[in-house]
Amino acid sequence: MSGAGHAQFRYTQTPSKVIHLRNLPWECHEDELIQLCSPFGKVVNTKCNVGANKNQAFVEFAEQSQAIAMVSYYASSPDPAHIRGKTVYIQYSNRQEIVHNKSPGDVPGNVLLVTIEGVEAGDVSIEVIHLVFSAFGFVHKIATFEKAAGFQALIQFSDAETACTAKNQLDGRSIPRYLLPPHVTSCNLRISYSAHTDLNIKFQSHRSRDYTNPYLPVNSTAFEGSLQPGLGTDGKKLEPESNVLLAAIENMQYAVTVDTLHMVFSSFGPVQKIAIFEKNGGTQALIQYPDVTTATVAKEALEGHCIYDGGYCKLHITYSRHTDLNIKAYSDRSRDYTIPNPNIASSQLSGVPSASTTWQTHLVTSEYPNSGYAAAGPVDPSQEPSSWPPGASPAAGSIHTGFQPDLRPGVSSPPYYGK
DNA sequence: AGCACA
Repeated sequence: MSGAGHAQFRYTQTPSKVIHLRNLPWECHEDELIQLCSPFGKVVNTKCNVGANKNQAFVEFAEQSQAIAMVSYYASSPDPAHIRGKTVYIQYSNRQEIVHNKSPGDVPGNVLLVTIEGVEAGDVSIEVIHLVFSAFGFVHKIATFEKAAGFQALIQFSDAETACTAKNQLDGRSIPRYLLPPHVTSCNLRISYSAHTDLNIKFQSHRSRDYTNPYLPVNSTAFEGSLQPGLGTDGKKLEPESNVLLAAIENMQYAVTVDTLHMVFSSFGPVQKIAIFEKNGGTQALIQYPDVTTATVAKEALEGHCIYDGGYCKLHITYSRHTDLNIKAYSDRSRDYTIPNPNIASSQLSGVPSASTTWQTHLVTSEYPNSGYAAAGPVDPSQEPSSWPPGASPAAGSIHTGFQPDLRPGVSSPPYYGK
């Protein structure tokens, strides 16, 4: 009998909680498979459109007994299973579970591929990208490029966990509007994993950065005029780059202390020294970084932005001619963070009024609803200071935190100094 | 009508 042969075949099949279905109708949908199989048990996974003709599929049950029930039922049933009128043949799969082919972009890694939708390459600076992604951990390297998909960036983190956190928080969201040029209303981030593990950045430029190596040569020709005022070809006065920034604070409706400036400028790297002084009836400050690269990053990110929302305490930043500030005494107008001083540290802890330090997190929270984004920077102080040049500020734990809690005047303070 | 990797 021919039936005996079939029976023989069936009995030699190793049972599996996965069943193989064939002779399915064209582009059979998962719903149709579930409808067919769920009377026998709980379907936990499917894989459709399998095989050369895309007319096969796999269904995985929660329990092998459920698969056995289904195979047994149709083995002895006078009317076969059918979908859309086609007879469906069912047997155990020769595998014990369904494994989905992950597309490369779904395989986690420490490097993210970010597509910034709806912008020109010039609309989003690498500094802004750095600022946004630094909220989740130390960003090692960034490379940007333009592809058919649009403006893209590769962001390298220390590990896949950090990258995953950033991806989960930022995928599908938009960069805060105040970090974008006025004509850009929104720019959604599409984030997948890159197959890269270590980007090969050859020089610091307007399209690539290596934050682990501040001494990497700067490719001046790779900078465009708008990003490098010192190298502009428009005849503007040359302004040599420096590791010390001169910040003029305009419309200073609220007090700006060294603590305020330290918090704001520490987002880009360790701040070594700060000095505040009056000049020409306005307030200015000198902020010293260990290297020019960090200063450049800070300058590009902060220029023209306001410490407080509403246009208050607007920063106008240029390079100072100084390279090493001579800070004589600790005060509310000057600070040398390269000199460890426990007394100062404790007086900071108790002496900083809640309204003294700020960044614009209230804007961030409106752009990233429910994300916990502003507070999301899981800073691991043990992780990164070694990457920065020696002599980093004692407050190095606050570096590369990106956005920090907003302590606008009158807004109560999260325990930023509390550790 | 007969087992998923690229």
